[in-house]
Parts: sequence; structure tokens; C-alpha cells
Amino acid sequence: MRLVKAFLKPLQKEDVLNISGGKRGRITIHEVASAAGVSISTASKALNDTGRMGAETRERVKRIAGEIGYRPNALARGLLSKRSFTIGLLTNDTYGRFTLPVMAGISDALVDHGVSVFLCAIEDDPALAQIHVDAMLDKQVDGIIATGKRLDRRLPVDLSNLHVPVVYAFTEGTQNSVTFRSDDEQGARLAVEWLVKAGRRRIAHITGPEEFFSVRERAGAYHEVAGHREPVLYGVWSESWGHEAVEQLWKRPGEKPDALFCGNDQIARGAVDGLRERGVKVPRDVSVIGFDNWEIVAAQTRPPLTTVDMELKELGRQAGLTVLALAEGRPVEPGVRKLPCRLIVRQSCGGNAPKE
Amino acid sequence: MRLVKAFLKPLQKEDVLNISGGKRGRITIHEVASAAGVSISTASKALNDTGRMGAETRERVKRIAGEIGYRPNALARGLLSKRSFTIGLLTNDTYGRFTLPVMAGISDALVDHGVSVFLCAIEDDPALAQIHVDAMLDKQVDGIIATGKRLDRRLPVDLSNLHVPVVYAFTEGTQNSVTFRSDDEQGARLAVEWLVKAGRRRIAHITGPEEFFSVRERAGAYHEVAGHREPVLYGVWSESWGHEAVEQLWKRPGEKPDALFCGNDQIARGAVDGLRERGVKVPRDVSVIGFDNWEIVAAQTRPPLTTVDMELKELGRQAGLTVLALAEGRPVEPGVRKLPCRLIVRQSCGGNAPKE
DNA sequence: ATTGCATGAGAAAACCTTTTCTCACTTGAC
DNA sequence: GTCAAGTGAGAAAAGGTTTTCTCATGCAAT
Repeated sequence: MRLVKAFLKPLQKEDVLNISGGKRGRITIHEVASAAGVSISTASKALNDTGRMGAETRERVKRIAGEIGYRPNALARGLLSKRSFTIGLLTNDTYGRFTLPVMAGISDALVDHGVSVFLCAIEDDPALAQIHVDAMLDKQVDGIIATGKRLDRRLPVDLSNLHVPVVYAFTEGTQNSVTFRSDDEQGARLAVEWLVKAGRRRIAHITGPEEFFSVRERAGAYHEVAGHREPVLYGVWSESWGHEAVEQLWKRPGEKPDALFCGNDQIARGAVDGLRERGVKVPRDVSVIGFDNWEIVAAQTRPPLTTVDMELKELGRQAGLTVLALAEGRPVEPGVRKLPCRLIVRQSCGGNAPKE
Repeated sequence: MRLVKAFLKPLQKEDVLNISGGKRGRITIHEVASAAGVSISTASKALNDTGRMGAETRERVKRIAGEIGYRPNALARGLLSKRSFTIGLLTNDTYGRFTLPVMAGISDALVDHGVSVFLCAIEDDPALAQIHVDAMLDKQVDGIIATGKRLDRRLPVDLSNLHVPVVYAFTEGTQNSVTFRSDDEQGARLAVEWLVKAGRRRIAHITGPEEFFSVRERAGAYHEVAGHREPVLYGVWSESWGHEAVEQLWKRPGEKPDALFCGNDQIARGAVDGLRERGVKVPRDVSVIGFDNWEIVAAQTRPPLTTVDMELKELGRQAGLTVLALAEGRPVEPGVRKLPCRLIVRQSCGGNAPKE
């Protein structure tokens, strides 16, 4: 109730914020020039270390600019230079599970170059996507990075004929574009090889829906390394599926698996829970490895999950540098770049796992 | 290995992308004007529905502009109008647990106004924060929204004397600013009242560190409604604390609680796991309610958690509209606005909970 | 003393829009 | 037939910056 009243209370003059008109006092290069007693051309050249002038003049202009707190207007600069130092990140990954690490990598790589990032979450709405793309193009972004939640799906908008460079990261790209993705095959191999090296022989694979490209790639690597000793259980990306899969495996007659390689961390977590409920000790009796290194799931599982990290931040970093290179007209070879995954060892699998 | 080779292979001319130079062909209002046989002033006025001119002329210009795909350059427009239709979202919430819903709300509210959002994740690094703020100011953002992961902490950067409006959302604001936050007291009351109505009498409260303002507010409401029948267990924000707290409660002699109100969903989840391991049925024997509605935790718990949603998206929406209002010079009353929480009923608590 | 050449600095154009001002023309009224 | 008012459209300035071009000065070489 207090809330509502606060909103409805008629505004009084004295308690109205006056921080709005703001920009009136913005300091321009004109101020710098006149404060330094030079022309704006000279001021500009001094500040940009271009043109010819006396060392003393240059220093004086720079000093005065610093003193009065001059910062060049990026809009004006961009108008002329055709570079806005701005890029757009388009994503349909609402949860941000994949987008946030990618974003962190992009930002990390580009902040030094003075580039800021527009984040546009488009759900799976083509119209919304188009609105965001148009808005970004109007704002003269230097490039766009498209990212998503699936390697084998496109965003619901066509970015192939834009007049700005587009780079794809963790989403399906177009013909002749630059696409960054994780090397799921290598990641899966890493996991299964680790289990094999730890002495596990009956390794089962519980994973997501078979129509996912990543699922097939990971399963392929699993088959290759583990040698078909156990079946692949396809299901959905949920904890309850992991739980249920364990039930299926342990209900079967005969020897039980001594290791589970799971398609993602949620499945792994469900599996670990299922094992605990059956009194099976992890990692003593069964080793479990997940995929994704989604910390909130992997690190909170008891015991914490060993898992495969797709290095999404690095992926974002490279995507950022690539879109920047394209924006600057530097040549970039098109194609799909697979970035290697890394195994994060925690307590859920045996062997010489360091305690965290 | 293949990867490395791909990166190091010398570039051949023919497989180099040529999408870089892009902007050369950008269509300006000059093109529209000459295609329509009018001056640029007339073209501008036609497109903006301003000025005086024949209806026929206006229509023709608009039609031609549409045909040749003219879109006005927001940089040029912004230079003149002092409005960039761009705002910045500053956050120190790395995980995005709180930031993403807020961002979704902001974007949702502002996309119709043509506003795009710079997302700046600043970790807790003051220097990085300053860099991002400066970059945004250079780009003439119309305003900044600061958000975080704690109501009672400031971002590590001073935003109080900027010449653009600043709005705080889910983080501590400065004197005389506009701050949006969730009403944790009301949210907690909602939860405990629900338990009481469901007939629970021995309601325990397991929560986070007492130094958190939210923790104290929620505990206060709990005390008021539940009437001190059970102690408050302060701890940390983790599943394992929830698990351990249940152990503490059930080890104590005497009657056990018949309901747990937990400080967040992770604690609740740990508690539910602990209860299951003791053979205590949820919700039959004990009702459990969490806080946050972090779907990835709440919905995946077995049984799915009833929890308090802080309506962060709505919070973002209001913050977005407010910063826009300030940017447009409309008066806004300063102060802290508490937005009500909502109870999300799932299966973890008794009563007439609808099945999902 | 004239030419040639650095050197330092400013004038002006350009980027793309919007807005204000001005001008030419038409129409209706006296 | 003149004047006022109204109408349609263009010229120009402004916004902040960078870049190219031009100009003036001083100095060394002829």
C-alpha cells in the first residue's frame, strides 16, 4: 500500500529530480581550443597526436584538456570516421547460460579498444530480432556477433547481407561466414579418456535429445573412445532424466556401469542424486563426468562434478577480436573454428583428482 | 591440431572475407532527396511529418525512402538532438542471476522507444567500472541504470555527479536518486502467511548471512508472521548449508518443524535433499518454500519448489521507463520504490497448490 | 636580396540530420 | 490591379569532430 501511495502521490516541485537536463554543460573541443588559445584544428591535432605543431603547444593543449575534463563526443567522431566503436550481441538464449560467458569474453577483449556492446535478447521472435537489428544498424554498429544456445540452429533473422560484418559464436552461421564453436567431439574425448585412464571400463553415456548436433558429436567421440561397451541413453536435458536413466541402468540385470559420462551438468546432477539414493558411492563405485561446467549446477552437486568446460569466454574473446578485425578491414579467413574444451576436475570422478 | 593449423595457415586472397568495407554504400537522406527530386530539407520534413508541404510530395518522399531502404543515421541525428536513444546497464552481478531478468525488463520496456542497451559487467573492479562508464558517457548515453546482486551494496563507482540521469535497480542508490528494489519483507510475509494458511505451525527459517539487509528484512517478516515459534538459522547461500541446517534441526530433541521457509532457492533445495535423505516427505510432512524463483534451481528440485519471485523483470521495466523519463526531462520523484514480490506455487508445499 | 624549404597553425570542408529562416508563388479580397 | 495572407519548398546553420588544404613566418642556401 505504501508503495502505491508513493507512486500516486502528486509530485511536489521541490522533490523532483533535476538531473535530467544534463548535457547542457558538455565540454567540447571548442572549450579546449579557446582555453589553450589555439584553433580547434590545432586542438584536435594536438589531442590525436597528428599533424605538425610545436611540442610545447601540443603538451599545453593536452594538459588543459585534461584539466577541464574534456572527452570527445563519440557520436561526432563516429559520424566522420564511420566507426562507432560499438558492436551488437544478438542472442536467443534467454537464460544467459551460454550468452553471459560469451559476452564476458567479448567485453574483455574489446574494452581495451574502446568498444561497447549492445546486448539484444530476441527470444525466438523474428519480428523482435529484426527490430533489434535495425536499431543497431541505425546506430551504426561496427559489427554484430550472433550467439545462441545451440550449435545447429540459426537465429530467427537473416544477417547474411548486412553491410556490417557478422560473426557467429555458438550458433549456426551462414555460408562463407566466420563461426566460432566449441569442439564437442574433443571435449567428449577428453572426458571419456580421463575415465578410461582412471581405470573405468564400463562407461555409460546419458545424454540429451539425439537431434542435437552436439549430442551426436559427443556420442560419437564416446563410442570411439569407450568402444561401445555400454549403450547411449538419449533423453532430455534435465535432472530428472539423469535420475531416471540411472534407474534404468541399475534395474537392468548384469554388471552395472562403473562410470557415467553425462551430456550436461544437469543430467549428471540428476544421475548423482539417483546414485546416492541407491547407496552407490560417487566417485568410489561410479565416476561421473558432466558437460558444460555450469558452475551453479556443477559446483553445488555433492560431490562437485568433474565436467567439460566449453571455454565460452575464450570463444567470445575470439569472436570479439574477429569482428573487430573485420570492422577495421583486416582480412579474415571464413570458416568454422572449433575451440578446444577443457576438463575441469572436481570430486565426482576417481583417479588423481585434486581436491578443490 | 587441425584447429591450430587453420589459424596459422597463410591467408589466400580468394578466401578472405570482403564484408568489411561495408559502409561505403550507406543510403543517406541525400539519396532519398535526389531520387524524389526534392531538397534534403524537404525530404527530412516529409519523413518526420514536420514542416509544410503538399500531401503528394510527402507521400512520394516516404514511398521512395521506403523503396530504396533509407534508414536515418542515428549518430547524426543524435549529434543534433542530444539524444542517442542508448542507455547503459552497469552491473557487478557476474552470474547474471539478477541482471538478466532486469535487463529483459529494461529491453522490453525500451525497445518500443528505439532505445538500445549497453551491457557492462564490471565484476567488482573500480577501474574497469570507470572505463565502462567513461566509454558510455563518450557515446552519449541518455542515461545509466545501475544494478547488482545485493540491495545493500553499492557498485564500486560513483555515479552521483554524472550529467546523465542514473537509476538504481536492485542495488544501493545514492542520496536523492531513484532506486527500485524488491519488497523482501512483503515477499517473506507472503511465504510465511501461505504456510500458516496451509495449517503449518512449526515453521523454521533457514537463511543466508545475517549481514545481508534482505536476510534481516525477510527474517523480520518471518518473526512477525510466524511468531517466534522456531529459531532463525543464519548461514550461507548454498545448498550444503540448507542440507546441514536440516541436519541441525532434526538432530535437536523435541518436535520437528512442519515447514521450512528458506532464504533462497539453493538453500531450499539443499534442505529438500536433506529431508529426502532422512525419509521426510515433502510436502506431506514438511512444506518448503524458497526465495528468488531461480527457475534452474526451483523448477528442477524434486518436488519443484514453491518460492517467492522478486519480479525482477518488472523492476527492470520500471527502471527503464524511469531513466527514459528523466532523459526526456520529465519530472520524477526521487526515493526508494519497493516493488511487491509474488508467490510462485509449486509442489513443495502443502495446501491447495495447483499441479504444474 | 631572392629563392627554397621547413615549420607551426588556422580555415574550411566533410560526415548526416534537423530546424529555422527565407523566398517565390498562388489565391482571395479590396 | 494591388495587397495580404497562405502555401510549398529550398538555403543555410547547427551539432562536434577530423582532415586536408592553405598561409604565414623564419631560416638557410644561393
